[in-house]
Amino acid sequence: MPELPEVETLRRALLPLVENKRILGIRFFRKDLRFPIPQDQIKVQVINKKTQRIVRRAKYLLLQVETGSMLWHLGMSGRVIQKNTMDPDEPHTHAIFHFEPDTFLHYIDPRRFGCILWVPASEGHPLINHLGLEPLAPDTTARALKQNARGRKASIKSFLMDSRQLAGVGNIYACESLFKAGIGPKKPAGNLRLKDWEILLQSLRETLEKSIQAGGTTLRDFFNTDGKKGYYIIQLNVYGRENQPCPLCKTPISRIVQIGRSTFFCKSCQRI
DNA sequence: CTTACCGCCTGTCGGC
DNA sequence: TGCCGACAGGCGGTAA
Repeated sequence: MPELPEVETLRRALLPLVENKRILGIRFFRKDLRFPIPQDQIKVQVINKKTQRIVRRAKYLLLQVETGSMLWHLGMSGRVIQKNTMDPDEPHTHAIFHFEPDTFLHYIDPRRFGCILWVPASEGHPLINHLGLEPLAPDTTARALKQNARGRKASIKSFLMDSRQLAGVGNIYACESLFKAGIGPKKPAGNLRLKDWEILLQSLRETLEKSIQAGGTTLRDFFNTDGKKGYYIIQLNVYGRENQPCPLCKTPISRIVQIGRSTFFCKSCQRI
C-alpha cells in the first residue's frame, strides 16, 4: 500500500533510469484501471520522447515530457518494478514501459485502484489541480493550515486525510502523526491552536521523512526485487495495534472508525 | 460551501 | 483442512 514515502522512494529510484531517457516503447494489457487508460494519446505523446523530469505530487508521479506528463498512481496495491523483459511475467501486470537503453518498468496493480493518465502541460489535470498543500514543501506552514481549517467542524483526522487540504497523507501517517503530536483524532480541525498545528506539522514531517530515509536505505531491495520490501519499515506506534500497549504509557491502543476508515490512537497520550 | 458515504477491486484472514 | 464472508483502503463522485 504505497503511501507518500513509498512513492517518493520510488521516484528517487526511478530518477537515474528515466530522466533524460527516451521512451522506446509501451505495452498496455488493459483498457482501464481506476479510469480508462488513454493508450493512444499516451503513445503518441510519449514514445520516442525524452522524459525530462520525474516529479511527485501527493502520491502521484508525473513523468514529464515536452508536451505534458504521463501520470501514474499506484492506488492501494500498485508497484513499479524494473525487470529485463518487455513481456509480463507475473499476474496483474497492466503496462510495461521501455526506456533507453534497456530499462523495462512493469506497472503491476492487483486491485486496480491506480491509474495511468495523460496530463497536457497546458491544462494540467483535475486530479492534481485540486490538491492541497504538500506536507513536506517548505512553504507549507502551521499558520496556513490553521487558516485553512478555520471554522471546520470535521475531525482533525479527516482534515489530514482530505487531499484538498493536505496532499498525500494516508491513513497510516494520519494516525501516526496524531499520536506523535499527542492530538486526539476526533478533535474538530478548526479548534486546533497555532501551537497545535506547529507540533502536528512537525510530527507529520518527521514521520514521513523517517520513512523516506528508511526507504532510501533499502532502496535496492525495494526496487529491484520485491516491491513490498519498501513498505512498513518504519516503526508503527499505533496503526494496526488495537488493544496492544501504547509504546509510551502501556494503555491499550483504541480503534474507532472515522469517515469509514480505522483510526488507531492512545486515549491517554492523545489528549489535546 | 462543508461533510459523509459509496463503490471500485483482489488478497488476506478469521470463523465455522 | 477447506470454504466463505468480512475487511482493508485511496480517492473521485455524489448526495445531503
